[in-house]
Amino acid sequence: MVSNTMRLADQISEAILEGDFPPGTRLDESGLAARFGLSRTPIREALAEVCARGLAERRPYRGVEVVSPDPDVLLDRFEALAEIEALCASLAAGRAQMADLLALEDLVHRMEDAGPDEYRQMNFDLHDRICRMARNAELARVADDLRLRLAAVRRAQLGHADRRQRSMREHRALVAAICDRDAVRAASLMRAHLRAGAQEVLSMARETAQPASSATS
Amino acid sequence: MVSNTMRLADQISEAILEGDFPPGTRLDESGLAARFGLSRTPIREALAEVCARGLAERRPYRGVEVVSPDPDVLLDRFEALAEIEALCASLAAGRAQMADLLALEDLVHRMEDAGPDEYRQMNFDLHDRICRMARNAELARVADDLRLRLAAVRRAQLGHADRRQRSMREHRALVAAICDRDAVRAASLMRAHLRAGAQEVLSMARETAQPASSATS
DNA sequence: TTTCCTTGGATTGCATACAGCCACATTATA
DNA sequence: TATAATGTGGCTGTATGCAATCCAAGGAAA
Repeated sequence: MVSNTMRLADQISEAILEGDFPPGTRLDESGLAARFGLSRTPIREALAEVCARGLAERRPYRGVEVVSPDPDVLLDRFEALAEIEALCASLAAGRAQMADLLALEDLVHRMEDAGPDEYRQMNFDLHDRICRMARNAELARVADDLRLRLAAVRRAQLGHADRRQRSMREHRALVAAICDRDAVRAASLMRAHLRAGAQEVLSMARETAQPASSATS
Repeated sequence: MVSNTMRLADQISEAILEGDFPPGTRLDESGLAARFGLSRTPIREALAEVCARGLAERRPYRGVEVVSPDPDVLLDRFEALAEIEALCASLAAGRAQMADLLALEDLVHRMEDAGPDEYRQMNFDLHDRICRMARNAELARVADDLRLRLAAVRRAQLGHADRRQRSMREHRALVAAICDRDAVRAASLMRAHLRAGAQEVLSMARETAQPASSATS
């Protein structure tokens, strides 16, 4: 049911997100073909999919290049995700079924004592679950798309115990608002939660980037 | 700057939207290759792009098929677009610059006496402009993506003088709200405007589809 | 008559070969 | 020495051939 091209695209995407191909890297077809033991043709198709996902860009006759995160684009992307997830939270508060709410509360509870990797997965699951509770497959898809496009910079965020403490408080408040069917509070909390996370990521990215730049562009 | 594959994908996409390839049509590579005077390879890449745009789907070893509009998916899609454009309108009310507002008012004014084709283009331009006035490239991109995915069913909507009258009233009120910097009113009006349009499209689609269906699924 | 298997045709998926374009290096000139 | 012209290597874009897979038609068995 899932094509070979998609599997290949997943592997290449994962390699990009894992930092195996840093931003700006040229993904030459021959090299990847050798690496995967295939010919250029399936690699080419997988690269097209990777480009469609926004993780790389193809310049005609110049190959595909892993995208460099432009701060302006990242800012817009974080804001867009925050607003859309806030919208989903708002809708979820009105539409979620009882079983969903119980599962959500259970998940937040289990997140308390989870290892870093587990926590990361559970955090993703929490947000995805809320988006799906809005009962709108398109909004969930859009949110998922934005999350993928932000995944590369978000990977650097992990760890940070104090951030996690704060994040958990926000999660609890957010889930409580949804369970109370309070749409506007849920939206507001979700927006604030994601804005805080974005702030964190961007400030980290800023200090790990060039410390002193006087670029004119 | 724009690749050959993209141009091909545009042509095929346009053919789909124009009704040249009705939903369910199998787009076989050899046929299209002959039609465009090319080999299968570039056609294949263009079809991958068309699939990425959501206009068709590829089933492994079974070719690509023009997607049939599932009513549930369409409903979600219209709602998602309405909510996201409402969000854009809300942001636009707060962020638009003076020149934007003047251009918007001018556009609405010029729409009064425009031919059907012009009106269609101007309507698209109006919504796109408002989304870009939100000063968030990602939200504009997402809205544009949803509009493309809805384009096929929306094409059938054109004409309908009464709908246009009503639509114009809504446009004027919406633009006025944005110019007044009234974010909540702008969002509310945009949401209502798109919901009305969606209602129109879906009811039309429903009556042109099978009139009496007793499908169990 | 119905069901299952087989088999043929057609189409997709992949490999390989060739053509076109770009980037870098070398060389010639001011 | 700096700059412009040019040639070369390597990569991408396209064409074509072959293998793998699916679908439908036809025949055999119950």
